[in-house]
Amino acid sequence: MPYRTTEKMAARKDARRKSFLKAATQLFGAHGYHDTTVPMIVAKAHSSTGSFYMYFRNKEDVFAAALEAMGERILKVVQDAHSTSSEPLSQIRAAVESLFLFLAANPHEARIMIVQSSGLSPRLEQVRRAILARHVDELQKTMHSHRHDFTRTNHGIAARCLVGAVFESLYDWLESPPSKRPPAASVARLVADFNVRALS
Amino acid sequence: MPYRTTEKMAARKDARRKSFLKAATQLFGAHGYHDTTVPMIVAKAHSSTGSFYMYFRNKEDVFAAALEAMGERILKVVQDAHSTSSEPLSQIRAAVESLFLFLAANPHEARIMIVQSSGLSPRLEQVRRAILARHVDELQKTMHSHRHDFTRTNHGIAARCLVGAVFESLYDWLESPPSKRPPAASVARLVADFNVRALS
Amino acid sequence: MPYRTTEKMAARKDARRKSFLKAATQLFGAHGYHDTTVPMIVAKAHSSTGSFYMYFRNKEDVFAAALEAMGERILKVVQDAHSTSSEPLSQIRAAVESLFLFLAANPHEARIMIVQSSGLSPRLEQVRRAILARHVDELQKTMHSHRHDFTRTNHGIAARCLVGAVFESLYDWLESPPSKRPPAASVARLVADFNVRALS
Amino acid sequence: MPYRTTEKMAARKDARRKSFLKAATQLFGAHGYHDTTVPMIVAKAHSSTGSFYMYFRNKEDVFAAALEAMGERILKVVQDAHSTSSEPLSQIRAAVESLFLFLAANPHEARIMIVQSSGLSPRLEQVRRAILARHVDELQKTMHSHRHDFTRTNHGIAARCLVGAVFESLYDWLESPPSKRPPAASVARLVADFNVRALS
DNA sequence: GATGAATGAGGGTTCATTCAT
DNA sequence: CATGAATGAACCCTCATTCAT
Repeated sequence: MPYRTTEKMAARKDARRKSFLKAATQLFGAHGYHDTTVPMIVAKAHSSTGSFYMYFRNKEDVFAAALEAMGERILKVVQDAHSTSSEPLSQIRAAVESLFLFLAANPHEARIMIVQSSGLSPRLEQVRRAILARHVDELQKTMHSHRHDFTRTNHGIAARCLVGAVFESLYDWLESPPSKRPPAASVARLVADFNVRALS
Repeated sequence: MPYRTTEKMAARKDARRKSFLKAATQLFGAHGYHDTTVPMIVAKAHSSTGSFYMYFRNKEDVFAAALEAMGERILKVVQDAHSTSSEPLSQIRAAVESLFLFLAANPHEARIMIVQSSGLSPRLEQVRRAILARHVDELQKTMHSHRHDFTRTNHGIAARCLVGAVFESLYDWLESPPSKRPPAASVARLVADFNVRALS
Repeated sequence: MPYRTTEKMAARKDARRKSFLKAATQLFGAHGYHDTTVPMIVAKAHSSTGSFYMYFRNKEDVFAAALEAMGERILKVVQDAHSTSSEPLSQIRAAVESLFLFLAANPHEARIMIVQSSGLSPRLEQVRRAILARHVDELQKTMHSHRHDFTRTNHGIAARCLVGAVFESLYDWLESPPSKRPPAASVARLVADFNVRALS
Repeated sequence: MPYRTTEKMAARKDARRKSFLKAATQLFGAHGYHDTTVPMIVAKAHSSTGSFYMYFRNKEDVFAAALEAMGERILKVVQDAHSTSSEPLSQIRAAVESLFLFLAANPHEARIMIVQSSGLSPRLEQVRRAILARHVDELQKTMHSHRHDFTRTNHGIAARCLVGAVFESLYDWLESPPSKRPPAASVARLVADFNVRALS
């Protein structure tokens, strides 16, 4: 009699896991990897240490999961923006602007992706690389299928530069006191300008 | 037997401090801030914990000092490159290429600057900001004094994008296995191309 | 639909309990008390934590049960051997040899009895004592009823020495790499020799 | 100027280490390996956790050190007793009696040696084996050099039986309530009788 | 000035046990 | 009856920093 209610339980489990992820994302985003402790995450998720370790193998594991979740989200954002146009440069412009705006609107997630994900363990480095690689691939594909529109440059390196440009300008924007910085939308446009120019 | 504070002693002090800084730079570059311990630095510098705390207020302090030292060095590298030409775009191209090549040749320092310096304490964040700000200022000055040569864009943001592009592509290059990556010089040129194009 | 407590169910219960005991014996024998976890036992018995606690009050309880079960078995082995002869020294020789051989053939059980059962909780210590006491009693009875055949020694202490001699030599044999140790049968004989000599 | 007073400091260090060892021995002897915690040892030694880990790599390490120290002591006791006679059987009798009496007088150490040292980590098992091996070797040497005095038996196994007999009878004696047990000296003699008889 | 032994708060993690389903 | 998710106390251990020598 292997008990019933598997649906309900599965839903609960999923909810619990998500609640840990959410708490972890906020804390990692706000304090960084090393200054966020498992007890802090547990407290914010209104759960217990033991429970935490049922859902994640260890602290590194939550971070990786948060990073991956966020990777999925920004990939989707970028792809959606991409498909609003059929003209390659417009596609890239839209993608860059959306990425910037999305991250500006979700600063915790942004900080995890941009500031916290480097220099940690090899495994986390690997997760970061995988996320970036997907963006770089997308870009390369776009550039390659319209290759006459683009400078004859190494597309891989160009893509990497673009990502760096977006992240660094976003980082600067996030660090600036909200009262003194221009609206995200206008910065996003300028950043898109920069990159589109570099590619054409 | 009251000593006089001889020059010799002052020189010794300075040498000791430098030896700490060198050890710290290598270790921070190789293992990151959190995985480098004060005992590790002390051992590599052939000194003692007590001595360490005579030269630096705490661990954060060495990191800041190492970061600043490195900031000075790359600023000098960039300025030297800058002055080899009088034509603004050539200046910027030279600066970007030199920066890339210098950091590629000094991976420990590069890693400190690029990967390790974000997401730590506010104070370190501040040091990083200060270093970048000087580069951004230089760039802005160049662009401003030849403003008819440049796109009518926000020079601050362009400069930030440029820095991000250099760092991210360098990061990628540093992470790639040495056997599989193109020579630093050719990547440096492509990165310079990207940024020069973006600015013109 | 009120169930009746059928025989089938009772049999099931018993089977389940035995399956826990078997799993526990193997694991305790292989890893020791502290390095065996309840989840491990539960997994090996293809059951669940909750079920486990229906059959045993706690972890110590399974260990005690396993120890007792094993105590019964070796007592039987020893008694059977004992009854193959009517001559006291032969009885004891047979008992020692059988005990050695039985434990050598069941190393998990042997390890539980010999290595794991001391130094744990008072209760487990008590169970071990009870098992040994029965062997000691048997021996004492044999010696007493043929008291003219034995040295005028304290039979209790002699019995204890005998048990210690068997266990320690067995322990040594179990720890030796199987490829380098003599066959169990020949060691068993030597051990029996030693003890028989000591008693005559 | 690599500071003076190295002697005084070294003495202090040694004293501190010994104090940890003493505390650990008592606690391990009284509660066993697993139920003794590092905080307990630290408290009993009037020191601090950090200090503890300056002298021992980990908990297993203190246990091994305590075991080894005790191994040295009992070896010395046995050797001293051994040398009080030149006749092999008397030597062995003296050795067994002294060993029993020494351990009976130092119950904490005895318990570590007898009850606690098995079934723990491979490393500790190894230490225990090494200690026993030295005793077994001594015995074997004695028996071998007077081989005509001894039964034609495997001396290695006989030695192991002897050790087992001593330990198990001692264990039983230690467990018995002090008010109900015979004096150590008389038990020691009976145990010696048993073993000497077994060897002659 | 220089040393390194000493400190102890606080980290990540495990696991016996319970109880809602 | 059976299940396994949830709990949280308690473990071992690290390391930045201090201070007697």
